[in-house]
Amino acid sequence: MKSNTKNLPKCQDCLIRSSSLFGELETEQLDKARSLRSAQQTYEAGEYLYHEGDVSEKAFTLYSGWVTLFKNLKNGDRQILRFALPGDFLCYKVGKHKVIDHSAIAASDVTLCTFPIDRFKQTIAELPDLAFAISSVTETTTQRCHSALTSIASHPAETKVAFLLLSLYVREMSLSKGAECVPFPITQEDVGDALGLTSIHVNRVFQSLRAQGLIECKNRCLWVSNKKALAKVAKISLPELESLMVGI
Amino acid sequence: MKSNTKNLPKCQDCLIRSSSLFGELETEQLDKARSLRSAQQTYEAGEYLYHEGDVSEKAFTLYSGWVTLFKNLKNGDRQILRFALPGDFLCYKVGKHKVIDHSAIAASDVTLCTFPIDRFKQTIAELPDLAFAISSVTETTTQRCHSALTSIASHPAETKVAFLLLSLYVREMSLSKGAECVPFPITQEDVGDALGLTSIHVNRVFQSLRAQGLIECKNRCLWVSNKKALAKVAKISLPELESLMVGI
DNA sequence: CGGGGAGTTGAATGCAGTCAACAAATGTGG
DNA sequence: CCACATTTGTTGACTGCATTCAACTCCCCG
Repeated sequence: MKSNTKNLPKCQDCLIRSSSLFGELETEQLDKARSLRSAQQTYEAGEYLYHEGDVSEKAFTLYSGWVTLFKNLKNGDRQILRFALPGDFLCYKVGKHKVIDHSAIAASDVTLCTFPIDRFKQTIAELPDLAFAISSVTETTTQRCHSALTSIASHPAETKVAFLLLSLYVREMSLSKGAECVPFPITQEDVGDALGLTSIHVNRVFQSLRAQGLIECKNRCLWVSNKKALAKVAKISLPELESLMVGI
Repeated sequence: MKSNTKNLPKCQDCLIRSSSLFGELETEQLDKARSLRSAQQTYEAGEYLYHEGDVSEKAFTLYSGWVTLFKNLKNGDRQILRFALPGDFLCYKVGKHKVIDHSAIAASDVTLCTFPIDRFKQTIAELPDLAFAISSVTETTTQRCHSALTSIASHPAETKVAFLLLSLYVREMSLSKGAECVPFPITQEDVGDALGLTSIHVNRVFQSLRAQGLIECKNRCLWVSNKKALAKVAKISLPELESLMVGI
């Protein structure tokens, strides 16, 4: 991990601000909020950002790259809770019990903006809108968690895989508009760990989706030529999907 | 639904306050916070509190009874997201997109304290601690969602059912200490809808758990004589389980 | 007493897991 | 730049858990 505390890039010019916590604030409020940030950090793929059981002292806005959030299970498996994408707000915890319930690993090389959590206390007193911005971002995360839960509980593996791929594709696409494919730095085993499937079965589903011409996935990139067709397999309507992307 | 706006019981004396949103506040702060509440409402079992797609205008603290939160699926099934128990804070949503992503039905007769959401804006400006109280409660909910996700994704049905029953039992027990059984107003089909299993298979698992002497379930009540043994089947340690109960 | 919801049982089907081996891609050091 | 090691992806055969369908019982409530 490398940390940079000097000459931090300005939030005003930030390319991903509209999809991040500070995207919820008016530009004139950024002056008060930007002092929250203490550093910009980079992690290499595979590095831990934090561990399950840690006491949270810093929150992060993911600036670039993907982060995998997961819990370790008794039997040695791990359950991936979600993949964080640029704009995501991680590890904010202010309750009395600030022990983090999951771990986070950089799925690719990542850059983060870092916020010491204790600074939020005072800033929120001066800038109540920040509290609502945090609530808003949290609500989106919860909504995604609900979708994940719903998708995982529903039975056919093809549906689950299609839903996950489509969600990630749409979110990435909204960040890098115009590109014909999106970065996809995770493995089939990761997909399995996220959906409660074996990597072997994920592989078979990938092949089936590929055979149907719905996805192409190589060189750590994902192509989806026909979103509507994939949405049909994922058993979700496109408007419904978009509503998951709003807010952040 | 019946609504009572006069002579509301005092928050100071509330029996479930310690496990609710206001349990996060100091008693001297309750004076400022109590004006948030507009009414106490009762719903009969089966009544909707709100529907997926509604715009949220009121938040609720569940005072007594259980509420089922769920999403309707394309194929007519429904996915239960969680069962809300007394003390739970429901339907708070302040983001720009205030459309609720799930529906809520009273699982039993319930009593709720009702809070018009627009009142929060001003109160938080005067009482920043309220913002942290809300965050704290939200964090607990998210943590439970993570546990649910993890439990549902892990494979054997017996584990999932045991985990759900144990969680509900422990939470209810912490509310009604001393009792030898807890209210259990939901059906086996509800359990199935929560875990992504058929009611038939849930039934078989119930029988197996009963045969092992781990649970007893009749007259809308649940007995768990040996928490530790059930926790073993649920593949969770008791300390781990308790940590899910903290905060609210 | 009759009806409907909830729970129970059995048999047959099928989706996804397991095990084992191999192929392809990626990364590392000599 | 090649040789080797490791990770990731692919294939096949076999097993088993959970679903499906259908019938039946129990119990509560009007």
